[in-house]
Amino acid sequence: MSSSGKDQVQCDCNVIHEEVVNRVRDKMPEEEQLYDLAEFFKVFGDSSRIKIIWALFEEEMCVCDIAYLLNMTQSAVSHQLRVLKQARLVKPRREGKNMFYSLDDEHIAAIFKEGLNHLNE
Amino acid sequence: MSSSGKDQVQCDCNVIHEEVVNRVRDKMPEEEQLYDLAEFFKVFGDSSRIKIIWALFEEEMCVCDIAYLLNMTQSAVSHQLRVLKQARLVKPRREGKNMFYSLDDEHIAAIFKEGLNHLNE
DNA sequence: CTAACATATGAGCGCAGGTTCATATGTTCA
DNA sequence: TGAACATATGAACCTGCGCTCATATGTTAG
Repeated sequence: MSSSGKDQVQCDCNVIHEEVVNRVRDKMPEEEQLYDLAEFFKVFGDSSRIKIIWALFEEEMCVCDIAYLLNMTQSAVSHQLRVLKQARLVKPRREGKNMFYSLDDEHIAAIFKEGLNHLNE
Repeated sequence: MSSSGKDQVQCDCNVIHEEVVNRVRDKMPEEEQLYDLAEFFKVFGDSSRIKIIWALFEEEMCVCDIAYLLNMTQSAVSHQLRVLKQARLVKPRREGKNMFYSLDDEHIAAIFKEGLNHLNE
């Protein structure tokens, strides 16, 4: 939080490789941005959310249909949709008593594709 | 595990939207593949690992230099490198007493780029 | 071989997060 | 307005996981 790691030496390498470390440090993005990036990917790190997203790839669905499709509780689906909504990945649309959710991001497909490419190598 | 969710109706929507649900179900990938995808993204869902990966974008580094750069314990770095190695994202190279790690995947940059694009919208 | 260094690994701790349960909020219809 | 339906939400429980600590493994120099 306060320190950038420059103040403590753990072994002799740090002295030997000081130039390398400093060069890398200068090119690192802001701490906050890397944290946000991790938070973003954390959303994809749960199979329930992955399934919900994949279902919405096809078309928008209401909460209880998602629950029915994925064999989940309505409450669990609603909780996960909340997470996805906060990450600005899905958006809701009310139609009578139902809430229909659809994808709200064009990067997801590209990210999933790269992920699958990695897994299928 | 056994059920596909087809055997339980949670509300009237399921009957009304049965065609939609069935169509989406047919297009969903294997359960296992979606699980693996979540496991893969879970690796990116930690800021320590994100930082390590980003550092290795620049050039290969040895364990204690990474620890020094990121202000982490050698043990913590080693544990995280193990996770990254098991996900086939980094590969080790021994040079004397040091282990140098480098990125072992060409998809990471694309995935990070899309993630940042999403965050900066 | 031994000492010093660099890294890996297992056990244990503490916290974050996903699910369930109960209940609140919101909507439609009679 | 009240009842039934659809969704949202808060609390509690429990598991997973990232860290620390101690120690094992591996490498080099003398």
